[in-house]
This record gives sequence, structure tokens and C-alpha cells, in this order.
Amino acid sequence: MGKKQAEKTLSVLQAKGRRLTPTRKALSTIFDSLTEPITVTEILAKLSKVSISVHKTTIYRELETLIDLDLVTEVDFGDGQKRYERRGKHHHHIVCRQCGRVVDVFLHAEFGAIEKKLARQVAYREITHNLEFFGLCDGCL
Amino acid sequence: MGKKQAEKTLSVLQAKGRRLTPTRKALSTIFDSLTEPITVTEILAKLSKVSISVHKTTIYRELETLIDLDLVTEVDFGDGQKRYERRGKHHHHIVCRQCGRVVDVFLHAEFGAIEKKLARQVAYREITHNLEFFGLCDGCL
DNA sequence: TTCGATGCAAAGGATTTGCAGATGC
DNA sequence: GCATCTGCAAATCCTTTGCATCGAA
Repeated sequence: MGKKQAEKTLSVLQAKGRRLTPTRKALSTIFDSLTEPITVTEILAKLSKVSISVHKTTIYRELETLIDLDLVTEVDFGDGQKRYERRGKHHHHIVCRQCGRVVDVFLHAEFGAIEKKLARQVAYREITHNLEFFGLCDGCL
Repeated sequence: MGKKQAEKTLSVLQAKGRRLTPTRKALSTIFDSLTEPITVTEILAKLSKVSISVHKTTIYRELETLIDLDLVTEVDFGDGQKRYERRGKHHHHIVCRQCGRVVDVFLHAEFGAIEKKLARQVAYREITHNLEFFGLCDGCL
């Protein structure tokens, strides 16, 4: 998926007056290597593998700034921990209930129609949504 | 919406060998009065209003059994606390980002089509989903 | 030098677990 | 009487906050 977006991320950070710390560089690289949303614990593990020891709190704060700058988004699989992925084309995910494997799902057209219909049904505006699918992947069947 | 489903709920509980405790009766009545999914804290507050003092733990355990018996479902608005509502016709919700007001949304037809298309795209089976909408309600605009 | 970044300890909030005592049936 | 319920204390987990120190620019 994304590769070399790390540089772009870092330059945005710099443009916004943030500093290019080692942690920040490493985290950006990690986001490039992802194929699915990642949790804070998983981020710490990956940093550890590269011999970078950072405090949990720092990661939470780092993610907060990345989200503020629209570089990263939060993903909620409803299992009590937040996941994060680099912001890109809007999409959803399907998660295997057994092994947790995640695959991206693109449903632009279909979902656009649903939101339009919804806007006609309810008196709400500026509608957004959170949608995730769950199932059993081929490997687990 | 639901009224007098309390009795049905209680008879199912009884049929499954559960006891009809005061808490259980009161909780069932509360579920009848709901117009939107409720949190554990809100349940405790409602019980308190009827002068019933129950421990938080009991409510968690009670909800667990109600879910096991398919009488109640969990709803996730992604704000860190679970919500519950009596199980009925499958639907979604739209939540006001400002005041939290919740309105039920029914999108059977449309969503059925989406899941079919999804099944063709990915190698996952027994697909379910979690979908909630957010927006600003007319009162808050 | 300066202000953002970081570590550490502690606080918070939701949910879970173990266990002894209470109670519906 | 017995199995289920319940309350209480404590433990977990994830995330946030306060504060003093460190370090990038």
C-alpha cells in the first residue's frame, strides 16, 4: 500500500512547527509498512524491534498530533482498543472474527447512495459514519 | 418503542432457569421505556430513581446474560462505553455529535445489497457489520 | 535560548474477576 | 437446600494528565 509517504508526513509536521525527533521518524516509517490499522501496543512492539524505546504516553500524544493534522485516522473495531492508519482514500475494513486479519473494503458508490437516502429520512446534517465488517476469512473457514 | 416486552423477557429468563429478582424485573421495565441505547451508568441512575440500589457489577453481569439469551444487543458509538438496547428488528442509529440525541435508522434493502456486493469482493463468509451514523440534529443546527 | 517533546508517576474510567454471603424457588 | 444472585474489593486494560527534564532548531 503506502510507501515513502513517511517523507511527506514528516515535511507536513515540520511545516506545522513540529520537530523531527527520532521517534517521529520511526513512527512515520512504521505507518508506511502497515497493511492494516495498528494499536498503540503494536506500535510499541514494532519500535522495540528497531531498538527504539519510547514511552507509551509519547505514542498516544504523537498519534493525537498526527490526527489533528489529518495525517492519521482512528479506526474502531469495537474491541476496546483504538487502531490507527495513515489517512488515505476513505474505505472500510472487514475483520476476521477468528484470526483478526483485516482486508480493506471500498464501497464508495453504494455508500454514497445510502447517505443520501439517510439525509432524506432524518433531520441530521453533516452526516458521517463508522462502518466495519466482520466475518470469517478463507484461511479460518 | 417497545412496551410490555418486559413480561416476555422475564418469561424467557425464567424458562432458561434464571430467577426473577427485583433487579431483573426493574431492568426489564427500564428497557421497555427506552427510546435509545443506554449505558450502564444510565441504567444505575434510572434504577436509583426508582429507589433500587444495585451494584454496578450486577448490572454488567445481568447484561451479559441478557445478551447470551439474545434478548439484548450491544451498541457501539465509539465513545468508550458500551450501550445496550432490547433486541428487535435490525437497525442502525444516527447520533448527534453535539447533544447525543439518537434516532433509529432503517436501511434493510440498501444494506442488504451492500453486503451481497461485499461477499463477492472478499473471501470472507458469515459477514456481519457494525454501522453507526453521526451528524448534527435539527435542534443543534 | 526557547518551546515543543518526552518520561514517569499517577489518575481516570470502563469492565472483569474472585469470593463470601444472601436469596429465589 | 441448592444453585443462582449479589455486593464488595481488587484487578485489568486502555487512555489521559501533571509536572519536571530534555533536546531540536
